[in-house]
Amino acid sequence: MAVTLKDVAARAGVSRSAVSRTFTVGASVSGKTRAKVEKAAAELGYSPNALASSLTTGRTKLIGLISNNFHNPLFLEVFDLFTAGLQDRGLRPLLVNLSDETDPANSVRMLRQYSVDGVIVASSTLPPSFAEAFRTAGVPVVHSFGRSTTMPYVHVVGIDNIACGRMAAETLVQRGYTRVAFLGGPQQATSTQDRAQGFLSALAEHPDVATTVSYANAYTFDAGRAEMERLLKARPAEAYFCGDDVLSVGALSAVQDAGLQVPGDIGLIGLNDMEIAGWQNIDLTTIRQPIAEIIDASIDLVIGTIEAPDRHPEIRQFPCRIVERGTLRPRL
Amino acid sequence: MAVTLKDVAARAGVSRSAVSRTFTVGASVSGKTRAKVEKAAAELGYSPNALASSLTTGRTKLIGLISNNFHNPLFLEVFDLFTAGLQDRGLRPLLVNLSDETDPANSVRMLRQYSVDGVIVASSTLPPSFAEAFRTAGVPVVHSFGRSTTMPYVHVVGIDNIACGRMAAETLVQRGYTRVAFLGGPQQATSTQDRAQGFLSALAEHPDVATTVSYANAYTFDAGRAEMERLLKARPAEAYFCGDDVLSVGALSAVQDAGLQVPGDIGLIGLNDMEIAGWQNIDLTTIRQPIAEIIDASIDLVIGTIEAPDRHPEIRQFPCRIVERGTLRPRL
DNA sequence: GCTGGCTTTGCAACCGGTTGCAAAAATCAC
DNA sequence: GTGATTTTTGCAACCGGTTGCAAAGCCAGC
Repeated sequence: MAVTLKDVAARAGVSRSAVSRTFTVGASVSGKTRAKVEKAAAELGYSPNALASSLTTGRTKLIGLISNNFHNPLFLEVFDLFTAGLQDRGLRPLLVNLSDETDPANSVRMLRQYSVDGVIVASSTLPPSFAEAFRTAGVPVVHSFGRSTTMPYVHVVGIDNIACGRMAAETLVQRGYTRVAFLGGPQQATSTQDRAQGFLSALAEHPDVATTVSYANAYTFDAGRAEMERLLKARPAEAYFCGDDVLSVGALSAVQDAGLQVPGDIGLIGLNDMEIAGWQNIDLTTIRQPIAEIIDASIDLVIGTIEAPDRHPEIRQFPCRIVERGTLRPRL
Repeated sequence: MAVTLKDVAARAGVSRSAVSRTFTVGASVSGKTRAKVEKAAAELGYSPNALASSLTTGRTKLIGLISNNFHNPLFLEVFDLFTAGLQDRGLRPLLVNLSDETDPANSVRMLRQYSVDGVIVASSTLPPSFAEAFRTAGVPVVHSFGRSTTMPYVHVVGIDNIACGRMAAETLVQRGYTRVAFLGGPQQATSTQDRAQGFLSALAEHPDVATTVSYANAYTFDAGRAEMERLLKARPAEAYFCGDDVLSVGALSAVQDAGLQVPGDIGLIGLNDMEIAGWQNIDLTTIRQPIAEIIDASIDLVIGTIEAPDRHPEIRQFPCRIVERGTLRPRL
C-alpha cells in the first residue's frame, strides 16, 4: 500500500542507503543521485516514515503535552501556543488529558511506549511530584505553570506566584482599600498556596488593612460564584484578590446579582488575563501572566534537555503586570 | 538505556517470540512461560515499544486531531471530550494546529509520516475539501462539525445547520418579534451559509416579519461586537440570531454598552451553548449543539473506518435544542 | 599514466518489535 | 505405552528505515 524506501530505490536504480541519505540532511550524496532519487520519490509520492526512522535514530520528534486544565479558557490559549510553537520547531504534540486519572505512573508508561522525546506538563494544580516521575523515568520534562522550589528536580517555567500575591496586595493598598481578602482556588493547589502567602505577607506590613482569606473548591466559575455568594451573606471585604480569572468572573457575577456595584461597592482583581477578561462586558482588572513567553521558554527548555539530558534543572520565572480594567477603583 | 524485548527474553530464559506473545492478547503462550516473562518484565520495568510494533502490525493507535479553532471556548470542551474519548478507547491524539497554515497537503504529508491510523478534522470553518484530501490519500477520516452534503466523500458528523437556522427563525417568530436579523460569522464559512439559508427560508413563510442579514468577519467576540455596533447606528432589528455564541456575546456587549436592554429592547439567540453561555452574567439564550454525542460518534466512525476502510461515507446529524436563558423574551 | 586524498556508494547489520512455519512438547484416546 | 492431535515454542524473515565500514569512483598533481 504505502510506498517505501525500497520502492524508491528500485525506481531510481540506486541502493536503499542512497535514498535514505538524500532524505537525511548533511548526508553525503552526489548531486546526480540526489536528482534521480528525488525524481523517483516525487513520482511515487514517497515520504519517509518518521516512526521507522525513530527506531534507529532514537528520536521521534514527539512531545507529550500533559494537562488537566480542560475547563479553564486560558488553556485554550495555552494549547494554541504550545501546538503552534512545537510545530514551528518540527515537533509534534501528543496530547494527554489527565482530567480523570491522576496516577502519574500510567502516563509515564504510556508516553514511554510511544517513546516521546520529551514531556511538557502544563498545569498549575498538579503536584511537582507528577512531573518528577518523568525525570525519574529518564524522560526530559518541563513543568509549565508549576511551582518553583529552591532545589528543583525538574525544569519549572512560570510566574512567581508569591510575587503576584504581593503585587495584588500592594495594588489594593495603593487603591486605598482597608478591608481586603484573598479568594483562593482549591487550597491544595500550589499556585493558590503561594498566591495566598505572597498576599498575606505583603499585607502583614500594613497592619491597618484588615485581611481575610477563603477558598473556592475549584478554579471554576461556579466555585467562585458560590464562594462569593457565601461571603456576601456576612459583611464582605472592600476588595478581593481572586485565585484566577474564571474564579473572578464567578465572583463578579455574584456581586452583581447581589445588586452591588463593581468597583464602587466591591473591587476585584484576578490573575491570568485570559482572553475573556478583556471582553467589554466582563472587563476584569487582572494580573497578566505572560503565557507566550512561558510557553516559548518551556519548549526551548525541553528541546535543550533532549539535546543535553544531564542539563541542570532550571527555574524560569516571568514577571507579571497589572492590566487595568474596570473592576478595581483607580489609584487614589 | 531502555529495556527491550531481548533483555526480557534473556532474563526469563525464553525466546524473543515468547516475550512478544505474552504481550499480545490472544497469542498462544503457556501459563508457565507467561509467568516467567511477566516476572522478568516487572523486574526490568519493561513495557513494549508501541512504535516498533506498529512497524509490523501497521497500527500506531495514533489519531490525528486537526483543528483551526483555537480561539473559540467551545473548542476547549471539544478537545477535552476528544482526548478523553480517544484515551478511553486506547488511542492517542496527535494534535495539529491549523491556525496559520491552510494547505491540506502539508498536514496530510506530516500525518502520514507519523502513520496515524486515522484523522479527525474538527472544524466548522474548513472547507470539505480539506478532509477529503485525507480520504484521497487513503487515510480514514471523519469531519466533525462539518457541512453535510448529499453525496459525502468522507464521514461527516455534526448538526443540521439549516435546521438550526430554521429553528432560530421559528423561535423568534413565536416570541412575537416582527423585525429579525441574522448576524452571521464569516460569509465563506459553510456553517454560516447554512444557518443563514435555514433562517431565511423559514422566514420566507412569514412575509409579515422583516428580515435582514449581515456578517461579522470572524467567529470572535470582537467581530460580533464591531458588527453589532455598526448595526446599532441605524435602526436595529428587534432580535438577532447570531452565528455562534462568542459572536453573540460580542453583540450582547455592544447592545448593553449602547444603553439598551436585553431582552427588553433587543433579543439575542446564539448557537453552540458553550460553557460560558451559562455563566450568570452572560446568560445567553442559545441553541445547544450536542458536542458530546458528536464527538462520540466521530470517534466511533473513525475507528469503524480503520477496521473497514472501504466503509461507505456516512452523515450523522444530531438534533439541537433551544436552551432558554435570559437574552430572548419569553413566548407570548 | 600513476599515486594519493577525498567523496560517493552499496553491503550488511541493526533498531525493537511481530509472525508464518515447522519442530518440540504436551495432551488425548485407546 | 502408542499414535494422533493439539498446543507451545523457537527460528528466521520481515516491517521501514539508518549507519559504520570498506570498496569504488573521482579529481588533482606530477
